[in-house]
Amino acid sequence: MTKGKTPPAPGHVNLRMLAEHLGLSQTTVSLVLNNSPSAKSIPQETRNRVVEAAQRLDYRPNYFARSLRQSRSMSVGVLAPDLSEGYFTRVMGGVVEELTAARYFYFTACHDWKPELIEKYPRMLVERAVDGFLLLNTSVDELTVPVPVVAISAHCSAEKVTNILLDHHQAVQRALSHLYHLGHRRIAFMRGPRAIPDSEFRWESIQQVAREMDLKLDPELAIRIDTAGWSTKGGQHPMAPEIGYKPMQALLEQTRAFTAVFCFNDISAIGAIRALKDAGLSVPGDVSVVGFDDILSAAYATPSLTTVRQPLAEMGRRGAKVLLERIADKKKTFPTDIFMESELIIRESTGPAKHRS
Amino acid sequence: MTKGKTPPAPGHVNLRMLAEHLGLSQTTVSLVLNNSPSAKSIPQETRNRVVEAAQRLDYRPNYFARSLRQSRSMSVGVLAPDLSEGYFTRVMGGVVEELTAARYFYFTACHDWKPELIEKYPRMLVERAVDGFLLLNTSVDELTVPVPVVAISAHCSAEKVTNILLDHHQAVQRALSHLYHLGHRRIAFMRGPRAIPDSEFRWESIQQVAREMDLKLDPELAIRIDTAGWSTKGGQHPMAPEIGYKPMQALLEQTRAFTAVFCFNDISAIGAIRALKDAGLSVPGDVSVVGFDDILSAAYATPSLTTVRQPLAEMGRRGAKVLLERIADKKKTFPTDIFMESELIIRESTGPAKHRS
DNA sequence: TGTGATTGGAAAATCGATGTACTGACCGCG
DNA sequence: CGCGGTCAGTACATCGATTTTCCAATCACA
Repeated sequence: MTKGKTPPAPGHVNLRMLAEHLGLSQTTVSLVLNNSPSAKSIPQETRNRVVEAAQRLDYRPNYFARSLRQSRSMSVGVLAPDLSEGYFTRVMGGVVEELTAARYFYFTACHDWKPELIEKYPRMLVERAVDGFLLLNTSVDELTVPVPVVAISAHCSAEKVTNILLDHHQAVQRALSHLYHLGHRRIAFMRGPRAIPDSEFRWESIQQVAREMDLKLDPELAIRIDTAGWSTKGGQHPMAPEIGYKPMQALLEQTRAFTAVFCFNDISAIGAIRALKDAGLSVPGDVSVVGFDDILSAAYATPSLTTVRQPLAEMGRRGAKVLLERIADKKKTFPTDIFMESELIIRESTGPAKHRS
Repeated sequence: MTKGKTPPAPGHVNLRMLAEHLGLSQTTVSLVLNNSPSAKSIPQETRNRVVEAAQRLDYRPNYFARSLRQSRSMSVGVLAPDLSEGYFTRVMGGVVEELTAARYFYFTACHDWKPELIEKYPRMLVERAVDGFLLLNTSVDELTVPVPVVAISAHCSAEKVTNILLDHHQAVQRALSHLYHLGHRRIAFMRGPRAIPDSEFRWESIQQVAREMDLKLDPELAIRIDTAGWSTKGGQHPMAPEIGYKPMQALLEQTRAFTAVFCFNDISAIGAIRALKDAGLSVPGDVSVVGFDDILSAAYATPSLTTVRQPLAEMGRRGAKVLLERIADKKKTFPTDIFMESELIIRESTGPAKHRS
């Protein structure tokens, strides 16, 4: 049916065939269909004929030929750690909205935190002539690509890069003062994996805010999610609740002298809650738990999760929008950093600090 | 830096430049670099020179030019309802593995269950010359695309389509006999949304297995997830636990005369558990809950979820593999349906049926 | 009756890689 | 000496759309 055997029938109508059919030159047809300014001398009647014929014969310009000529692909590359539950999904919701509106598609590449893939994928995508890059949650020291880049939740100091960042200071402040007002003074902190750029931003903000609030940070209560050696491929997913379960379990073996824990994200918070319960502690009775992100299941966890909501979709939208603008106008200057505000969602997992006996 | 202004410097080395640099013709260089059989008369020494120079000058064939010539894009289109937590993510894990190994990339298009998008996206992707389609969870009546298609968790009767399907009969049998052996006789069923192809397969299997097991299906206990009017864009996600919360809540207002519920998926099971708890019932004390899929958080829900594990990654891998084979050899015949086996994961959310007073 | 602008359109040169169909040169052999 | 056969490569025609340059009429105006 769609074999494309003989030259006269390449499975589809091309410009030459359309032009022949109309008794016009390819030039004219192309000019009309692209509404090119240099076609202003072409009378309306001819235009109509062309457009009508194109429609009737279902003419579709060949994507490769067009892209070859114009050297742009109408697609961008998205570089992300993984297709993680929670983060990727939400950000991409916003990204897709913006890209689709501009008739752009995107290639996704998951580097799984492997340095060699973080090297390789950008190159491969450049070969596919993407018009720009979107970096999710991924820091790249020196990304030498010939196209614009927007980094979401990461920081690239390179030129031609716009960073979309959460205002971590404000986010942490909201979370900690919530706990503070509930009477919590001994708070455990779960730091994110080293690979994730936000881990460091967050931790710095925590230290700073703690100073400002005159809250003591006990190093013993600072635990860290360690995903070293984990891999999506191996069946074990780096973003399973287990990432929070293990460190919390380890902490509980050391000490129970804390009344709250501020987790790196909701997934790990769910794991942490599980660990607390398994250790015979009640949430929020004995320990209050604060998550981060506000993933969809946060509201349906037991207990439902108090968490800092990142405007992930909005960050995606904004990032995609800036990227498209950068693509459209390569010389204009763009802001280096764009900060987004978070929101504290208070649910069941936090409560008044238990007066310790 | 990478401006690409003057003809002699289009930002990158192309075949002509490379050939000139070598004092050879483009033909020769191309033949050597592609290891073409018609280059067998070219001496090893010349080959070495070519390869070395290509490497040194960092020559990369232009993707569009090459694709235009060979009319294949080395990319496939993935059509999915959404980037849902749980399903999409897991399947794509397997898909990506297979595609990457074959140097393929993919475009993702989310149709959000909108019929017009299910129409439009395949066309748009065909225009982008994808070499094949992967349909996730999406039924398309008459997909008239000129390339091979593989449908995962859906059924397309069209020619040129291979379906990757879960063996629902076996899956349901495992789940129901587990409940049956625990003494459950009055079991509620949560049917999936109409839009999802699996909903119907599953329900038919349930009816059949129930007959085989001599288990009565009370129509009053068959509830349905209704996502009509929901949309990712509106901020409300069709795959939030809420989809399970609401129908369960509604059921509980009608009757409590059941000791177990078999949910359509884990997300809705988590919502259902929440509804049961909110109604003062304990899980699994009063009601046992069985989910479906085994998403990552299933093990960390409270209580952890007994569920039917779909081999989602494996289904993705298998689907991608078949698609690539179909692309490579368009004339060979391929199986129409491939069935995959599930596994019952028993956790805390199921227990012995309570002897009803 | 030129002169110059406008109208309506076409020829041909890209974009860059691929690969078929050739062309010389040289060698061996009868 | 002449014929076929390797060797080592090259010229050139694709793939299909875009776009610059050009051309021939026609019309307005002086």
